[in-house]
Amino acid sequence: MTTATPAPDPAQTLRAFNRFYTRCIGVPGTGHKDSTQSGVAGLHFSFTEARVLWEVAQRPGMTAGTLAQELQLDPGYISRLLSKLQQGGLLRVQRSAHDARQKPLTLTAAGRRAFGVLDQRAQVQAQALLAPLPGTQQHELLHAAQRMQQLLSPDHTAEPPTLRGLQPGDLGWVVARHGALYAAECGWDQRFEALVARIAADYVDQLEPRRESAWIADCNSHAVGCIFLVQARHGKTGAPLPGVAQLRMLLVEPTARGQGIGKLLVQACHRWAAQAGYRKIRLWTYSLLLAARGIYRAAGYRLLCSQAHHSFGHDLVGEVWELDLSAAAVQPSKARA
Amino acid sequence: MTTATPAPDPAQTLRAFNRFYTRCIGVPGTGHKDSTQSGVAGLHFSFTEARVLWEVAQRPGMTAGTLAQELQLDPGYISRLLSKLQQGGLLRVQRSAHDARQKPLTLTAAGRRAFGVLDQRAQVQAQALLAPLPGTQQHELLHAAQRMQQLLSPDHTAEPPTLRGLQPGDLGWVVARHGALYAAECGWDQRFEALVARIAADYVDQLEPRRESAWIADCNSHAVGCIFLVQARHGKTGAPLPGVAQLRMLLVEPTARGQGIGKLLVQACHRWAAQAGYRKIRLWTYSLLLAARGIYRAAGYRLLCSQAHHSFGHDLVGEVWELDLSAAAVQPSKARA
DNA sequence: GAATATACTTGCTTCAAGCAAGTATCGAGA
DNA sequence: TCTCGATACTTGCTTGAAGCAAGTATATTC
Repeated sequence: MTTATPAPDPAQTLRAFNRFYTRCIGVPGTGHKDSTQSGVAGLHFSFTEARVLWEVAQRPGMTAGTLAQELQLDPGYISRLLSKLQQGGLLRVQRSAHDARQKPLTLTAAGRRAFGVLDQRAQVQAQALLAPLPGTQQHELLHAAQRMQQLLSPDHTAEPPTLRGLQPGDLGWVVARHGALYAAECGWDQRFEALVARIAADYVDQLEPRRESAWIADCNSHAVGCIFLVQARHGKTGAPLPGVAQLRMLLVEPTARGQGIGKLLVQACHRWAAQAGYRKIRLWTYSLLLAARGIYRAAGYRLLCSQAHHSFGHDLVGEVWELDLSAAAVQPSKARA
Repeated sequence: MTTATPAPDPAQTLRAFNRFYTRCIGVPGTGHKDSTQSGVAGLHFSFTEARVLWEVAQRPGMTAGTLAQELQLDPGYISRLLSKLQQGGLLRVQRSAHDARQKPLTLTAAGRRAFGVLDQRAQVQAQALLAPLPGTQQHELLHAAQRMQQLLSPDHTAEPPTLRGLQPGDLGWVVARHGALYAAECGWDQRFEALVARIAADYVDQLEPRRESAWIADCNSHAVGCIFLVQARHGKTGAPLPGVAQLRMLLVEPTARGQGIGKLLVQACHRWAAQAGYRKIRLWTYSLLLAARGIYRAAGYRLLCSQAHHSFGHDLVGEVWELDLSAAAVQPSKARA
């Protein structure tokens, strides 16, 4: 039942891409008898020789053993390959000072030149792939490639998020992600997205830059979270409540959760709010948003009051939380207790 | 001088991705002595044999020649390979009826089974790549892959865009793209993005589904454009103007321009507006948006009036255009004249 | 100081894959 | 119809990439 939809198998999709892409970049073993003849000195390299040159160029001082391991080739074969390159005058083989068994490898000037030619050729090939695309699409392509690389890197969670101010498109991003996520996670309808859009519009139109600000959390120049800090206003009259700030639109992408990004955003707000002279921070949330609640509670907020609502097609319980900034400053580690 | 900027060379970035990705998927010739032994009957295939099986499985009835061409291999080698597979009972070699030189190839049942095993293995490998990622990131990965594939396909402009209604996140997308594009193209500031957010919010909150609607243009399930059709209202009072509709927030992504998507969106509006009983359609635009102007003029709109403004940090000339729907229906090809 | 492990080398072998010279068949012209 | 060139595949020979295994020199350990 769950997988009976006509949606294509993800693995199939990926394999289709793999086939397509290997064709695109002309991976050897997928056609292309690349005799890789270097115009320089009539030398010609096999694909593996070129890889060896590449590796040594990247990490001079490499030893034969690591090379074999890196390229997953037989040490004997590597040995022969290296002596051939050495005889060709491309490679310098020294004797390691502290272990005479090892022989660190470096390229000679001729080797670097040969590598340069190969590198140049690869460069041209990559450019040929990009060239037919207009600039914006080139960027899209690179962006997609980098995203794939990032996702497939085993340590892609380790990259530290950074905070920045609003840039063009961010306001809409905030609206879009609120709309999409709360629709997916809570089933809230379009009216919620519209509400966020209105809050975002109000933020800009009523902005008092010295008392109000917003932050986007970026991971690899990709937005993954946001928070807004505005002056709290009276519910009916809209009159500012002096000394009281309001947190709004805290959001962290599901893919980026569990990295403390929410906490980071809230803390940035607190620091800024304290500097801007606020005494208290208030916020409005819903009882079912447990993750947000955890962040607020850990940051020292206390529940002021709650109220049942019917909004966005659901019965909800709205909550007002408040933080006393002076108290929080005195006891920053209270949450741990 | 020209490349002295610290910005990374696009081709370099792409090459880094290529190296990374070929490692990921374990392309042969990049390591991996895949002896590819099939558990079935102890047979083991070389990589090329597997490719041959794959090709024949994909296109039964293929001949040796096309195979050699497809895989870029020597016909002689292919010939030997095929007879080996035939002797292994995996391949059936017939004689073409109309040309006795050609020998169409098909897999035997055993061949299909062997192919199935190989296929299964590739499938498992692709799944292994996806498995460590949580669901949302899997989608991101596939999305990025498909985008790359689409961009690199030589005919990627040919895919027809489709229109659909609003889904969660679309409202924000409309805001974000307006904000980002007009900032980039015209230098308009945040207030424009806020204005769009407010219009979007108003659209939802005042929505009369029988008289108002919105469309998103999709290309490969990727939004590339939008348009909103609402009831026209009196500037000051906000009272509806009976029989008059208003086009709002027409946008086409720069990467998708020149494919008639704007025209498609406007036409969809016109059809829908006619059915909804509108007599006229009005819209508000700026004189410097030449592309939009072209679309409107071609669709039969006429400039009603224009007015100088200072908005979003720039001096602008706002324009009101109007289309008489009944006239347009009679003379749909008027724009050509 | 002997035994074992490491880092590389060398001899032998396999097999993927190309080249070139066949053989069978087809199509076009005398 | 027969011939000649082209096409589709086959076969013989060769190259070269790359593995296995045995060997040598150096390091490390007991």
